[in-house]
Amino acid sequence: MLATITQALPRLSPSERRVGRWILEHPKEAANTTLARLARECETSEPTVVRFCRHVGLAGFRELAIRLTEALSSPTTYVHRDVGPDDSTSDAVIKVMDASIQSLIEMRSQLSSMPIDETVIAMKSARQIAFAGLGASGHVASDACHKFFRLGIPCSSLHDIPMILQFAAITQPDDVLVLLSHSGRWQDFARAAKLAKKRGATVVALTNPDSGVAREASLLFPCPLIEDTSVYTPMSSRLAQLALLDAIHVALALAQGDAASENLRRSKDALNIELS
Amino acid sequence: MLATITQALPRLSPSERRVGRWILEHPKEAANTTLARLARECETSEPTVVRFCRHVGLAGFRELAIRLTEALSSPTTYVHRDVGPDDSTSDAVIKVMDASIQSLIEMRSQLSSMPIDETVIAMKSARQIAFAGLGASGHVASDACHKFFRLGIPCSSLHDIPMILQFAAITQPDDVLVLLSHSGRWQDFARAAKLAKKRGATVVALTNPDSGVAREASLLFPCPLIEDTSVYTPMSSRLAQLALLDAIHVALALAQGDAASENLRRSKDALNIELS
DNA sequence: TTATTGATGTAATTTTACTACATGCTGGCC
DNA sequence: GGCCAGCATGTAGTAAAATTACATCAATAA
Repeated sequence: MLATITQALPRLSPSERRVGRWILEHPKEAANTTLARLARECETSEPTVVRFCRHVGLAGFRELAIRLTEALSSPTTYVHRDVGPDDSTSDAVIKVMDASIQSLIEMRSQLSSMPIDETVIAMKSARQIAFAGLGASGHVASDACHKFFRLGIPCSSLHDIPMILQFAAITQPDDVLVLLSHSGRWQDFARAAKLAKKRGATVVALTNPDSGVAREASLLFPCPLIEDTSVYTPMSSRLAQLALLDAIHVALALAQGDAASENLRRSKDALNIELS
Repeated sequence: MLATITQALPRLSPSERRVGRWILEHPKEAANTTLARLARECETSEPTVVRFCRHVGLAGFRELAIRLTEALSSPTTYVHRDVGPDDSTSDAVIKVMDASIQSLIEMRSQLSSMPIDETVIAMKSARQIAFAGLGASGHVASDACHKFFRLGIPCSSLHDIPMILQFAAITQPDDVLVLLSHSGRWQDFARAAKLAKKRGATVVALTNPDSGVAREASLLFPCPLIEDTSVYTPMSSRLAQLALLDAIHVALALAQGDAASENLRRSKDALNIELS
C-alpha cells in the first residue's frame, strides 16, 4: 500500500501530493485518523483527500484506513531473540513465547524428514515401550509414558542411568526404547542404545543429531540443539520434543484404528466420572 | 482478536453471542462491513453490536473493524483443525503440530492480560512454591518444580489430592501454591485453593477461566479449555501451560537479578562437568 | 484578452456510529 | 400470585464523519 502511494506520488497534483507525503511520514497516525483531521494536517480540504484516495486506486477514505492498518500490522514473525537482563518483564515473556513458537514452527517444517511411519510400525506391535530421560527430559519421558499407555501398550519411564542400562540389558526384539536427551552427549545413553539395539530392540532417539546417542539409534528424530548463549534461554526445545511425541502418539492412535479410539474413549470416560 | 472473541462468547448475552459467532464465521466480511449491515445480518439492532464491541474490550465498532483487518492480514496459517480417522499419517502429524503452534500463538496474544508481575512479586519473596497437578498436569507440575528450584527457591510438586489438601492446610502467608488443571473442575482443587488463601498464601491458577478453581484463585492465568470434539485432540493446552511457566520463570529470574543468573549458571555448570 | 480546463475549496447531503431512553422480559421476594 | 429490581433489547434521535455537488480560482491556449 505504502509502495503504491510512493509510486503514485509524482503524477498527483500538489495538494494531493502533500496528502500522500504526510501519510508516508506518519502512516501510524494516518491509519486511524479522521478525514477532517487529515485534511487539516495537510492544510487542504476534505474532498482533496478523498480525491487522493481515488487517484491511488481506492474507493474512498474508508478503504484507505483499512489498507493502512493492514500494511502496518507487521507480518508477525516469531523470531528468536535472546532475553537480556535489561528487558522489561513484558518484553521478556513475549520473547520466551516467541522462542517457543519458533522452535515448534521449525519442528513442523522438518516433520516430513522424520521417521514417523517407521516409529509407528515399531510401536504398534511393541511388547512394551520405555521412555528414558534425565533431568528436564525425564519429565518429558513421564509425560509420554502417561500418554502412550492409554493406547493399551505397556509403557514405562526411566529416569536414571542405572535403570536405563538395566532396561537395555533385558530388552527383547519387539521392545521399543525411546531416548530423550537435549544434548545427546551422555555417554551412558549411547551405551544403552548400543546394547538395546544389539539385543534386537528398536531404539528411537529424540536428540541432537550431532551426538553419540544419535549415531547409535535405529530411528532418529533430529532435534537441533539451541546453543545457550544466555542463561535465560528457555527450554523451548523441550516443548518441541513434547509436541513431537504428541504427533507420534496421534499417528500411532490412527494406525491402531478402532482399538485406539476405544481405549482413549474409555480412559477419558473414567476421568469424566470422577470430575463434575 | 478472534481468540478474544471466542473466549468472551460464553459470558455474553444471547444476541451479542449471535454477533460474535457471525463474526467468527465470516471474519472477512465483518472486517469491512457497516454497523447497520452487521446488525441486520445477525438479526439484532445496532446498539447491541456496539455493546458487543464494548464487552470484548474495544472502544466501539470502528475499532472492531481495525482489529479485524489487523488479525486477518497476519497470516494465521496454523489454524486448529481436528484430526479424524481418515487422515493420513503425515496429515495428522501436521495438524497436531499446527494445533500446538496455534495454542501458543493465542497464549502469546493474551500475555498482556495475565498477572505475571503480581505472580513474580509473590514468588520472589516466597518461602516456598508448590506446584500441584493431577494426571497430565502432574508432569507439568514436576517440570515447573524442576525449573523453579534452580532459582534457589524451595519448591515441591504435588501429584495427588491428599497431598495437595495437606499442603494447603499447612501453608503460611508467604507460600505460593500453583494449581495446574486442564478443566479446573476438580472440586478438591477449589477446596485446596480456598483453604490456602484463607491461611494467607498466594494461590496461582493456570486453568480454565470458567471453573471453580479459577474463582478461588488469588491470581488467575486463564487457559481456555479446548472442547474435545475428537478423541485424537492433542494436549496442546498443556504445551501452552508449559510455555507460560517458562515465561514466568524467566520473568522471575529477571526480577531476582544477579542472584538468579548466579544460581542458573551454577546449576548449568554442575551439569557440564558430568557431560562432555 | 477571453475561453477552457483542471485544481481546489465551500457547503450541502448522506451515511455512519453512537447515545439516551423506552419497552419487555426474567427471576427473586413478599 | 403479585410486585419489583435488574437485565437484555430495541427505537429514535444526535453528532460526527464521509461523500458529493457545485462554485471559485488559476493557468494555459486561442
